[in-house]
Formats: sequence, structure tokens, C-alpha cells
Amino acid sequence: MSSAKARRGRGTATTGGPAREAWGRLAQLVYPPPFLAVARKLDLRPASLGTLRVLDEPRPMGEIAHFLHCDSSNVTGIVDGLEERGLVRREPSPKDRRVKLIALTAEGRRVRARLMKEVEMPPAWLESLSEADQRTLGEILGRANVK
Amino acid sequence: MSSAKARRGRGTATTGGPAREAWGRLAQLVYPPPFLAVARKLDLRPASLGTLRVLDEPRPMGEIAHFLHCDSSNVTGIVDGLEERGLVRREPSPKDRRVKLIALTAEGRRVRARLMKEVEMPPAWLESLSEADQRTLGEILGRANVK
DNA sequence: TATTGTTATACTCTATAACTATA
DNA sequence: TATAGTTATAGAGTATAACAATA
Repeated sequence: MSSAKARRGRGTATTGGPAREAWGRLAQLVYPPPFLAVARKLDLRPASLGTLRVLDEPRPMGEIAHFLHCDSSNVTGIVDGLEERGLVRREPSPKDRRVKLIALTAEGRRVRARLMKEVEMPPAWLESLSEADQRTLGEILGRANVK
Repeated sequence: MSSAKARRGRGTATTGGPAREAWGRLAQLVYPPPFLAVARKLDLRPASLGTLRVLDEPRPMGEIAHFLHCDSSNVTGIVDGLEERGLVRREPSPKDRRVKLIALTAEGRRVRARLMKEVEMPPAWLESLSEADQRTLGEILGRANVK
């Protein structure tokens, strides 16, 4: 064990490591992490947050609707809002002139990076566990049959 | 180990037992169990479901609003709906004539019992774990610092 | 004809404010 | 004056249907 790892005792927060891994597994099994708090912190509606999240690359609006589990008609307004805030741009698709690709602006990339960091942060109760418990938790969750 | 317990292998569902215990702890830590699915199954709005849940005894409407984290003005409509379906009754409080106590009817008690059973049922992925893993999971979650 | 995105519209859920009847 | 519950109303969030442009 490295000295850096040894220094992290019970409850000392850390990026990466077993807590992150356990949290990732848990989030897949139970519910996504507390989006609402993050959304408020970044002054974004939950749906706008989900949209930024899926925009690792430019995507058509229909794809965004699918990811958000909502009707495409809603995506129009969501993208309108993000466009007004300068976080995304509507771009024409080179393949199909019906399609509009939603792409992040430079500012959008900055906000998305911050958001991804917040969302992936394990919650306090998980950080409060010993590293051994975090590791065991992650292993057990890894054995669960995800439907 | 009893023969009944021994017979439950990996993935055989069971009421009570370590899965229930782990699920109870997890639900406290992460998010309440998937209310929405249960609500649809019982043809009840999520708020009505939460109301039934808190009615282990007759309670004033303000108390219900507090439990639901919503304004009291909404409780009027929620209770209206439950009353129309014959699940609750508005009763006068013997102590304060401003207060109305919401009490379950006989039918309301039946629906609530079914609901509580559904909500407390551990999800499939948790039942899919070995009993040893379920137990360990519960123990680890029990060590977490709930804020 | 079918599909992408837009618009108009309606329904649910929740919040605020004014009101009533009690305290 | 303050409080419990009601009513009216407005704002989010999401769904359906009709439409324009394109396939």
C-alpha cells in the first residue's frame, strides 16, 4: 500500500479509489446520485443537467429525448434554454438536413466538466467507511445480478 | 442453520432475513425504494401513497404535509382523492376543533398493508446475492455514518 | 409515406396568497 | 393575533397532436 493510501484513514475523502468504484456500482443498481442538489448548485433544471451529461459528443435532439426518457417536444425548450445560456449550439447534420446536432460550446464544456465531477463524487456516508469496507462493498455489488 | 434457510440458495427470494435488513439500511442511505412503480401498480399518485404510508395512526393534515415535504394546500386535494376512493375519513379532533384527523377506513388499512409489503420488498439484484453477501452488505451499511 | 424537430395545448404536481373557523 | 385547513391561482414539468421540412 502506498504511503498516500495509508494516510487516508477512516473518513478521509479521496478521489478515485474504492469509494468511487463502490459508488459507481451502487448508482447503477439503485438510483442516480442526487441530481437535484447538483442542479440547484449549478442553477440548471434537472433536464438541462441530464442533457449536458449525455453531450460527450454532438447528438441529435431525438437521442437526447431518449436519454431523458421524455418526449422530443420537451427537448426543444430545454435546448432553447441551454442555447440562451451559451452552453450549446444547434448545428446542421452533414448527413440528414432534418437533423440538428446539439454540440457543447467552450463554456458548455467547462460546465459539463464541473458537473461530471460533482455527480461522480461519492456521498459522505460512503466516504465515512473504512477503505476495506468500501472495497468489500464494491466487490459485493459487483456480484449482484443487474437485470 | 435451519433447513429452511439452507434451502434458500443464491437468488431464492425470502421475506425477512439479511436481504430485508440490507435493503432497509440502503433505503435510508440512498433513496426510498422505487415508489413510482408501486404507485402505478396500486393506481395511486405518489403523494397519495406517501400519505397512506404515514397513516399508521390518525394524523392531522399538517403533519401529512410535513411528511410529504409539501405545502398543506396540496394535502386538501390528496385527501379528497383518498376519501373519494373510500380509503380515508376526515374526523374531527377531540382536542382542537380546527384540526381534522385523517384516519384509514377498513379498505384503507387493507391497501396500506399491501403497499407496505411492496415497498419493503428488496429488489431483485439484492435477492440475487448469496446470503453471506447480503449479511456482509447489511453490516457494512450499518457502519456508515448517516448524517 | 415516414421521420426530425417545432408549436400549441392540456394535464399533473407543487407553491403562494387570501380566506374561514377556530384558538 | 396566530393557527388548521380550504380555495383560487400560477408556475414548473411532461404528454399528445398537428405541422413544416426533409427523407
